[in-house]
Amino acid sequence: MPPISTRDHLIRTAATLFRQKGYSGVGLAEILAVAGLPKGSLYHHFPGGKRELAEAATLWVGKMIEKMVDRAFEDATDFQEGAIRTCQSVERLTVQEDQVLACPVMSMLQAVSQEPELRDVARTVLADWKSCLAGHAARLGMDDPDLEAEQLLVLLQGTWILALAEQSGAPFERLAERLSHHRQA
Amino acid sequence: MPPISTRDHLIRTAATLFRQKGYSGVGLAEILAVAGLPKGSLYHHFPGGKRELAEAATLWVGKMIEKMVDRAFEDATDFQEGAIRTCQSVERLTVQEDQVLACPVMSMLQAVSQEPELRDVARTVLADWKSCLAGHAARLGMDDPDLEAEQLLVLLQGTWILALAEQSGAPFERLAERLSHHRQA
Amino acid sequence: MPPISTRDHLIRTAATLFRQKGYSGVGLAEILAVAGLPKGSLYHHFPGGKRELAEAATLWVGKMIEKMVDRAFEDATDFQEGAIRTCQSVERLTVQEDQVLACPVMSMLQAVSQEPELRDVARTVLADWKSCLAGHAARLGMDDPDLEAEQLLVLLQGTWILALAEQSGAPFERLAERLSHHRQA
Amino acid sequence: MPPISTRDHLIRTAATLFRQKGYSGVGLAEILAVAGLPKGSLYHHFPGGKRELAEAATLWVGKMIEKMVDRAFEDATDFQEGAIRTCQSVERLTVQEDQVLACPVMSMLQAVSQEPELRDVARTVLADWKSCLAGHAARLGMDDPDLEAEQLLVLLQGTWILALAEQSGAPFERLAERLSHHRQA
DNA sequence: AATGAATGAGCTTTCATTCAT
DNA sequence: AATGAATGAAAGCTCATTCAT
Repeated sequence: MPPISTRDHLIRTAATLFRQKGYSGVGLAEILAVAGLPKGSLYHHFPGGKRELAEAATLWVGKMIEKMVDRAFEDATDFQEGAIRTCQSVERLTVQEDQVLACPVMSMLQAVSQEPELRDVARTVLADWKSCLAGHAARLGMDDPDLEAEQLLVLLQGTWILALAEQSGAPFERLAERLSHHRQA
Repeated sequence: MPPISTRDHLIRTAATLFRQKGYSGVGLAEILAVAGLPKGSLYHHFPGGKRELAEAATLWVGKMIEKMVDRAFEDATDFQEGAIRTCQSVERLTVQEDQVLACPVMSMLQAVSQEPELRDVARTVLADWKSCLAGHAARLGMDDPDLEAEQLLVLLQGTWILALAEQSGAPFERLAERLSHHRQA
Repeated sequence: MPPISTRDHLIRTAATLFRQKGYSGVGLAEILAVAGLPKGSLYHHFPGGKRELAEAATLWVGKMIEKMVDRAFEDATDFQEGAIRTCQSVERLTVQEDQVLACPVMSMLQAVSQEPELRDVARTVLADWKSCLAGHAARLGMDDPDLEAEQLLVLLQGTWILALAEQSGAPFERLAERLSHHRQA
Repeated sequence: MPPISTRDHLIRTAATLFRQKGYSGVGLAEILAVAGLPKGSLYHHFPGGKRELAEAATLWVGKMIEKMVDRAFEDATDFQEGAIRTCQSVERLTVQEDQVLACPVMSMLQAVSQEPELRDVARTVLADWKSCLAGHAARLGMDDPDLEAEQLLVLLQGTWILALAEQSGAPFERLAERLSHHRQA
């Protein structure tokens, strides 16, 4: 495995910081400092500057979560089981040692008024997640896969906000529990 | 009805701008310019500066939405009916002529890393909404009012994010429809 | 006489620096440092930033030179005498202790590709100078005042460039001498 | 005729850009981009960096104009005729399709405070032009060739500035006309 | 209570240059 | 000879806040 490139290093560092503080709340100086890179090294890899970096970071997290959803649904025997596992995975990925990271989509949506292109990235990531979920719903025999996908997406996003406010994974656990009751019923 | 005070004018202007652009995305100069107030006039009404203004603005929108929820549940004969009406009201309040405003709680949560006190306001508003919903759920005979309240809150918040990404009220309408089906079932 | 305002102080400092180093060759930090003003104090007086400051500085020097031309022509009995005195005045004003300052119009013209509005200021100043000279030419009985004005303007500008290259007022003195011979002829 | 070398290509591209935007107004990145050359390829041809490139570009334009002057005087029967033709040639060379290029000497003079060596190039080019003009003046029987040369140089430089401000070749045409009247008189 | 000026830290971005390959 | 990456200083500008009046 090759050592991660400067570009990837920047993307990962930025991704976390944007989720912690929002797009406008993070300065490039901070990103570079956390990444341990010198000030001038950003515009070689991201000529579009902060916006291009944010786009790359958001897409990167988006793909990461999408893979995680695929893994959660891998061995599921029905959609509800996959939904519960997804919920648990999102919690695991989101609740870090001492803080809860926001959904990257949410962070970008707040910055749209300053960088209109960021809305497209947010939309792309949401659409990818939805079609990923819809695929699993279809495969597992749900009547209306798109409806199921959107419903789960909404639940996860809403729960994410509660988790952010409470600074705890508990809302995700409560959602998982509600989904379990639903399944048994 | 007396003309609204300078203080209230500031609060309302700031509330909309923070929901449009996020806490870090709006400068005090912009708020004062939009409000048509002179540069130095903020710190008389809000000695705590930007943070205190944001707190007041968030609480003000929080209360406004809470009253709106009460009105939505006023004549409801069951919780689902109130939920559907709430959903429609949030859509009406959020989808402006040419844009969709974010939930004020979401805007504040993104700024917490810079202004830790803002998390308390976000938590307060969420708690108020939840207990308001739980009150209606209890009054309308639901088994577990708190669970119903959290569930609806999660659905609304998640839908809000989809509406923000799509820049349309359609997600709220789809949620209302899903809630209707649920009710009939 | 009141002490010069911060705004005027900035204008005078900037005017000299722009003539020394050109528009792109001077930084705002340098202007403020030379003026002894703190970094943030510029945008109150010049919300348009560097460009607005350059415009004000250019117009200020333009007016100063125009007054000087009027003084040079005040007691002149014919146009050639006024022209010679103007030439001497421009030299006196341009050749400082240890350097020759450029014509402010020339400094702005080089920056037009970056700040297109600066061309208008340059044109305005040139037009003012020309009509000022034409007025004196008409008053002193020249046949074609506009032609005389443009001819003198061209001679002064061209001489200015030679003086700049030589770092000396000698080209102005040679021009004055040529104008004298012309007069006697 | 061999294809122009990379070095010459750089010189020509830089010459035009410096005349358009001034020395400080052009970045090396822009020069290389316009020339279609890779980022690192400049310091092989010009170890002295931007300054050395500017020197070469200025000298190159200087020589080009000098040859043009020689051509203008080639078949002239008196100095005034050559002067008029020179004036027309400078106009043709300076007024491009959609813009007027500055005299390279003027562009360099504005950068002297940052790169003192550039004054020498400006002086060299001016001296070459002057002795070129003086040679023709002597050959064509003028009494004081140096005086005639400087006078014409001054007129051309001054006219150049007016043309730059007006963004038109008209000042050159008016100069040519004035020179014609002079000749007939 | 009200206000225009002032303030310096911070912002994103561009700069000319150097270096390893 | 050639080149993409790296580099940190400096660019113009905005920031939330303080102050004198």
